[in-house]
Amino acid sequence: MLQVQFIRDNKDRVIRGLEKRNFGEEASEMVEEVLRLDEERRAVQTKLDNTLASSNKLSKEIGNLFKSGDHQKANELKAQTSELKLEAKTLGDELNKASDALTDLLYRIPNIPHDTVPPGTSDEDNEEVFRHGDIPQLDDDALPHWELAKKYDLIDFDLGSKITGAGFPVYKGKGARLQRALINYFLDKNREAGYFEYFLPYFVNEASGLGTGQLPDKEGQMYHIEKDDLYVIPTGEVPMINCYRDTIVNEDELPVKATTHTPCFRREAGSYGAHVRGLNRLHQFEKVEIIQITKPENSYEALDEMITHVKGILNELKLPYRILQLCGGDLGFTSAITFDFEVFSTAQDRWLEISSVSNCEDYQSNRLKLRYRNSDGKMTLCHALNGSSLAIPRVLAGILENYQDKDGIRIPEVLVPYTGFDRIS
RNA sequence: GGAGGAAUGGCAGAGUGGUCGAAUGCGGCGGUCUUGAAAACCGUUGAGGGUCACACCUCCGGGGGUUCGAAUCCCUCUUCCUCCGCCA
Repeated sequence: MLQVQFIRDNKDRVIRGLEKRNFGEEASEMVEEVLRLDEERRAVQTKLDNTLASSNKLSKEIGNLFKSGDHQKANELKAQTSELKLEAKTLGDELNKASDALTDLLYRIPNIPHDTVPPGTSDEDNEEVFRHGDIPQLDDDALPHWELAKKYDLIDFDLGSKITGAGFPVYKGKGARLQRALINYFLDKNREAGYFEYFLPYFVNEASGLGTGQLPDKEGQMYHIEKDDLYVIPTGEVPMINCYRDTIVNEDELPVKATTHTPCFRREAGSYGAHVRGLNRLHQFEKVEIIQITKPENSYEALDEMITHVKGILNELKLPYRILQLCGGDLGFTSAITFDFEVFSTAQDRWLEISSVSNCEDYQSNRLKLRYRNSDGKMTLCHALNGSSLAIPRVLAGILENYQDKDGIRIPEVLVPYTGFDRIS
């Protein structure tokens, strides 16, 4: 969430930011309400503090009186404290009410978009900023990946439906091995680039969901295990960044660079139609994630580094891709700036999102209480960045479709050491 | 699942009703000494709220309670350790 102090100091900027996210009239209403609640909270806090101060002072006197044996005087003072206690109770309730209301509101205010974020209301308004790779000329009878998966018995969607439900595919034989190869290849690339590898829990508690911003905003998108009150992770980012919740990192540990492979579980309520066919949209899919935690002044450099890193992997895989900068309307809740990578799915004749690299600046860190002490000795919120490197199923789909020929599918050269085969036929 | 024990500052570890935001040691930072470093010695060193700055307030795993007053007593939850059972 945004820092109240920041909103106080940058009221207009916050309102403009929310307007870029198409909040309209609500933008200034929300900001005004934050300022009002904050003022209320501080006023009540001051009153409460004064009451407690009086009460503390009295208690100390009473203690001294008992010690000196003046019980009568002590009992007189005791009588006075009950009134203060009552007052403190009332003020305490008031304070909780005000600060809860403030927190609830702050949770509903998304991050402020970076100045370069283009205006817009939907993914149609995202701006292409980079494109690389040739789109292969395929035969007329080229197949979409779900047909290829069936033809070569790589992925069985029906079997997944039988044992679990739609959106839970079963990978088989060379399909399973190709997926495993991609995971290992991505992890190795990340590790070589300095990312520290984690293997993490797939369930997180409520505090973690709040920390990274899935809660309360996207509650309906996560699977929730009610009996144990645990959430099934929608991305490895959630457990990985939450390793750093309530942490003060040493300045010389920054930047933190970390990577992990996890399955991701998403309810995807409301999805339908051709866009969810095959591997395009799943309830369970594998992803390799990278994060960085940096000093504020270095986070945009880190963002560039992450983008360059993902580009490097796609170049090696020789897949045609483009990079989009997300517009205000399509930007994630916690993100200040996001670049989506899309691979061209030749047989479907459409672009598939395979990575999303974001700088959350200090929005997440504020919820997480992720700080470091800067060189002036001042406690400062870190900046947090995350990106996919990469989402497996759509890369897999891209490989199947782009690398198909008349009687099989070639395996990209860099993957052959990982798959142990160079062709599916 | 059953029986016990424990949770305190970056770490270790004292503290069983007031003078405790908390001894002591280590670590960190600053200084003295030294050509420099080490050692030794001196000083300093938790977080949040609040304030122009102070004052002041909150925090000893989380929540609730008793009391004029709680790190300390009670209830509850969580986590960790030991033993038993079960188990990949």
